[in-house]
Amino acid sequence: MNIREVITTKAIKGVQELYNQNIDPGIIHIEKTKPEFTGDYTLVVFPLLKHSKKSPPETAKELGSYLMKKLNEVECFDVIQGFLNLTIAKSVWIDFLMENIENHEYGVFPQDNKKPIVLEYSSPNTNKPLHLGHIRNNLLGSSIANILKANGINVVKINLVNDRGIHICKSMLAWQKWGEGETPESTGMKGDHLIGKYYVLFDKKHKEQIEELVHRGYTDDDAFDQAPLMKEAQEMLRLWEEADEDTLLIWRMMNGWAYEGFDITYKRLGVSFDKTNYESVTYLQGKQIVEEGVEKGVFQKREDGSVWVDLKDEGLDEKLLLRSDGTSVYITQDLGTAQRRYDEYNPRNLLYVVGNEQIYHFDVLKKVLKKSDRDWWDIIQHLSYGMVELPEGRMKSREGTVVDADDLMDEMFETAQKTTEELGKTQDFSEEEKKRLFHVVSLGALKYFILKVDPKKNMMFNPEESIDFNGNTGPFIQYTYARIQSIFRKAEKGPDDFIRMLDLSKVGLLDIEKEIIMQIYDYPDIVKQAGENFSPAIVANYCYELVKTYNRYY
RNA sequence: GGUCCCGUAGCUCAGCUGGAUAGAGCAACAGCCUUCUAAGCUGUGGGUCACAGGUUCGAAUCCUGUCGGGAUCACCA
Repeated sequence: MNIREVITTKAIKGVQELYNQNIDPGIIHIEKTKPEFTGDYTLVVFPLLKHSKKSPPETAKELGSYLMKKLNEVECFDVIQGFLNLTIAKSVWIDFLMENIENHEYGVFPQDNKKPIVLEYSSPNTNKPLHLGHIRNNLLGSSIANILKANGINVVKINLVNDRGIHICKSMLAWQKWGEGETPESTGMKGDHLIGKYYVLFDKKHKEQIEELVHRGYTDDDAFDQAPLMKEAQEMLRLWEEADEDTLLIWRMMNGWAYEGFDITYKRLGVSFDKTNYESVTYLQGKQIVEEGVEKGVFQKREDGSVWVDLKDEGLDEKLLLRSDGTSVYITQDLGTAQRRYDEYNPRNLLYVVGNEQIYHFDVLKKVLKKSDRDWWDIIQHLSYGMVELPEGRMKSREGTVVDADDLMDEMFETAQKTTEELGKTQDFSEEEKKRLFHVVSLGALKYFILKVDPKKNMMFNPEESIDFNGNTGPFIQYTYARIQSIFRKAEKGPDDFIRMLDLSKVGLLDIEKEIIMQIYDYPDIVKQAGENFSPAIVANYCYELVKTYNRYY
C-alpha cells in the first residue's frame, strides 16, 4: 500500500472519529505539495467542510493533528487555508530507496494469469517502403505493448501485412514493363525501396495516360479508370485472384523483397512482432459471418446480390458488407480476422493501432459484430492516433512529400555523429562503440520526439527540431542517465553499495534528493496510468520531469 | 450537412479523474566549465488557456453553445 493510500484510509477514519461522519473515499484527494509550500503531500479539505461543519483552517488543523498522532509516517503538518500540507518522515523515503535501489524490475508488475491482450500495429503495404506515418504507428504500437507488459499483461503483438490488392499489382506491372529484371541484388537497393520506385513509376506513367485521355475529352474520373495501365493492373489483380502461376511468381518474389526491407527497418527501429498475418490469407475470411447474418435476417441481400447492414439504429448509415459479385470488402476481412483472433486467443481485449482516419471503420466493425450476436464485440478497441504533419503541409506519397523511414534514421544517425564528434566525447571509442552510440542517440531522439506527444493529437514533425539534442529530447534524458550511471560506477559494488556508503540514516536526505525519490516513488502509478490510457506520452513526459529535477541540482 | 478529434507563450508541446501564483523546450538577451559528463545549469522578457454562458467554495480542466482547424461519411484499402 502506498503512502497516499495509507493517508487516505486514515483520513477517512479521522473524519469518522472527529466528526462522526461516514464519507465517500472519493472526496479525499491527496496530491503532491506545490514546491513553494513546505510539505510533501497535500490533502485538500474543502470537500470535507460539509462534514466537519467548521472553517477550512480549523478542519485542516484537526485532521492534521489526528493524522500526525496516528501515523508515524507523518512527521509534521502545515495548514494554509483549506490545504493541509503533510510532511512525510524522511525515513520513509530512505527505507523505500534502500529497498528498491537494486531492483531492476521496479515499476514492472508481475504477469497476471488473466486473458491476453491482442495488439495489432504497423500494418504496412508491400508496395512501398515505410514512412514517417508508419514510424509513429510502430513506435506507438511497440511502446504500448511494452507498457502493457509492464502492467503484467500478456500481450500478443500482431502485424497484419497488406500484401494483396491493386496497389501491389501496380508495382508489379511497372516492374514487369520497365524493370528489365532489376532486383535488390542487381541494384544494391533495399527491396522495399526498389518496389516503391516502381509504384511511383506506375503513377507517373498512369498520370501521363490520364492527361492524354482528358485531352481527348474524357472526364477526370473516367480517364483515371479507363487508362490502359489501370486496366492492365486490374487484369493482373484478377489473374492473381485466379491464382495464375506467373502472376503469383512475381508477386511472391516482389513481396519477398518488401519483407527483407521491412525487417531491416523494424530491427533498426527496435520493434518486433509475435505473429505476422497476411491479408492474402485472411481476405476471404469473414464471409461466413456475413452469410450467417443474412440467414438470421440481420443483414440484407439486395437484388444485385450485394449484402448490406443497416446501422441507422446505431446512429450510422447503411454499410456494404459484400460486393454484388460476392467478393469481400475491407470490413468483411476485418470481421473475419477479429473472429479468428477471438477464437484463437480468447483475449480480454483486441486492440488496433490504426490512424484516426479509420475511426468510422472501427465503429462500423464493432457494431456489425454486435448485430451478428458476437457479445464480445466491445472488447475491440481502436487506438487511433493523429496524423504526422510536416511544416510544408500533409504528407502525400504520390506527391513525394513523404519522409522515408530509412532516410530519416540515416539522417539522424549522421547528425548524432556530427554533434557528438564536435563535442569531442568519443576520442577513445572504438569504431564499433561509436556506431552503437550514434545509433542509440539518434533513435532515442526520434522515438522520444514522436512518443512525447499525446497520441490522439495530430503532430507537427519538424525535421530540424527532431534532430535537436538539446532541451526536451531523448538525448537529454539519455545524457542524464549516463551521468547518473557514472556516479554509481564509482561505487565498486553498484548503486546499493554507494547509497550504503553515504549512510543516509546518519547523513540525512537533502530536499532535492527527497524530491527525486518521491518522483521515483510514483513511477508505478505512472505505468498504470499510461497502461489505462494507452499513452506512452505519459511515461515520456514523466521521465522528462524527473530528469529535469535531477539536472536542476546536480 | 451528420459524426469524431483538436484549439494553452512567436514556434513545438506538457498540465485535463476540478484545487494554491498555468509550466517546459525552441527562438532572443545576460551569466556559469581547476570540483563526480557544459548534449548541462541560472536569470530576463513572453499568456484574454479560441470565445460566450453554466455547474462549483474553486474551472485551462466538467457541461452547453459559438467560432476556427483537421478527419471521416465509397461495390478503395
